[in-house]
Amino acid sequence: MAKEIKELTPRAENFSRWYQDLVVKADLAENSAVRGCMVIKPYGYAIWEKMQQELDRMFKETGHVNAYFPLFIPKSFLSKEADHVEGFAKECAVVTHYRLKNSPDGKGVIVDPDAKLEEELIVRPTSETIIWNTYKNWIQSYRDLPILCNQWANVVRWEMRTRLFLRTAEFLWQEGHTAHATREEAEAEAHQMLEVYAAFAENFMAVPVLKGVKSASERFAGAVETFAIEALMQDGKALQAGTSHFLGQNFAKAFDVMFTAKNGTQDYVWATSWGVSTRLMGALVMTHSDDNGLVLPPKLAPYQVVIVPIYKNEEQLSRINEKVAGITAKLRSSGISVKYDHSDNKKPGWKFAEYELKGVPVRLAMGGRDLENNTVEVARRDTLTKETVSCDNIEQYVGQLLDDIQKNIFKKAFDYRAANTVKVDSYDEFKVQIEKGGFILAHWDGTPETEELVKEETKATIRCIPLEGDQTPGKCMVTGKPSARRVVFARAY
RNA sequence: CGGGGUGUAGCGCAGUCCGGUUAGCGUAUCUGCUUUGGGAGCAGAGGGUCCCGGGUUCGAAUCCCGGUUCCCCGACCA
Repeated sequence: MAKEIKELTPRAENFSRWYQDLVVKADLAENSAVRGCMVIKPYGYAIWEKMQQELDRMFKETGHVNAYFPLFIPKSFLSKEADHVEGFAKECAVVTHYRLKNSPDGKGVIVDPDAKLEEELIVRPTSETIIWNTYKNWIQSYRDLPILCNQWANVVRWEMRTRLFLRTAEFLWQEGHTAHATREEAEAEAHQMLEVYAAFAENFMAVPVLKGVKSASERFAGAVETFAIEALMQDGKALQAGTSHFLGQNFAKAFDVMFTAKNGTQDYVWATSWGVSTRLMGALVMTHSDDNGLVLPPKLAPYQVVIVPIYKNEEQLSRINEKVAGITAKLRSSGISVKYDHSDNKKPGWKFAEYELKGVPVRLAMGGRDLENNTVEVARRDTLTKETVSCDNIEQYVGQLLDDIQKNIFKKAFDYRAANTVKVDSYDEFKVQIEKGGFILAHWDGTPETEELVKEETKATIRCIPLEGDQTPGKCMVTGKPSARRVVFARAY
């Protein structure tokens, strides 16, 4: 466990407690068939719930609705889109039987050979196929379009090597699946959702991201174009934090989904899909954590403020309780979430350290001195500084402080990324630079061969072709052939 | 599936080379007293299939044979 923690937060040494408050590897069986599943513990899940809540609101503001589709997908569905099956076939869990029976030798149970399924079921690795099989029945005319559905679900991908949060065998995510009458509308949808993801990452997670297009080799299986947001972690490696795909008419053709247009002609439906997963939790941890533990952005913290009483006896505690009740009420009425930890089985110092490990943005400490002076000690997690302020207007002070912390940790991450993004013009220079980590902006001739060569020799991949920024053409750093613009290279998770 | 490492208390580990008390340390847990403005101190207690199976030996965590787990690197990976 210690090793995994170090991987997630490379600068930290002693994180097992706080990390285990978020997630642990599932302890399922001696046999290795289930390796790579995770248990998200209550505190970790509370962070995920905050993320879900904000994302869901953003989806609804952009006109989407939630639905739910089956976990099991008939094997034949998966093979209907050629690229799609090729992309996922190697990591699918397959259900072959539907019943157990008592073992003849009296020990435990065995799979009943008589209960073999006529057609095997795949546990969804993603839901394009089962959803488009459903959409076929929902769409006849242009009046049925667009369909703008999202689903919150779990998916299974049987990865050869897993990593908590970043690549687990089973993970939680949302997947949006939309159907449109025109190419333009579908493309606009894919772009819009990329913007939603970028806004969520930057405004809520305080994680700066690059928006871009994926190269052909990194494209989603079955997509015409894949857009992604890419973030830079503290160890210099890149993390793909969310994707939005323009699927063209590929799935409509595979599942024969046609609609009648206004002018009476028949055409295939245009599609998009887009998703983010519990991988975002990994991004959050790896972007902001420091040697004292997790640092949470105030907008996603399960509680934004923790209050710790410091007392010598019961009488003093009850006076502090009374004072804190007033502060808590004021904070809550300003929309600030508060936890008052007056448990008497932990000492104040222990609590201070504990809530720093948990990343709570602001801590208030109230003791005898403060009772005398009508003050409270305010400590901020991002800078680890503290000061004593008056209890009057505490809600305004803390509200402002939470905003400052949100901005400050974004700025810190943004500055880190800026300091670790370089332009490189020669392949030799590239090979030196890639060892230092970070984003490298370099010219590329646009061919998969060059991309593959660079990956082979340096383990760096093209993270994206940015949608924004410098658009100046140049010459490929490897082949010298013309390049339309610089692309982003990095080593990635 | 190839290369390397590993398995001992809830967690983290030492001991293994060179066999020999009742298998130990840190932490966590429990009890008592004292403490409480940065992870408290002292005293005591509980907790073990030393990965599994076989072998050698008076005696095995330790040596031998076989199996196996997990981790790392590679292959794989919207």
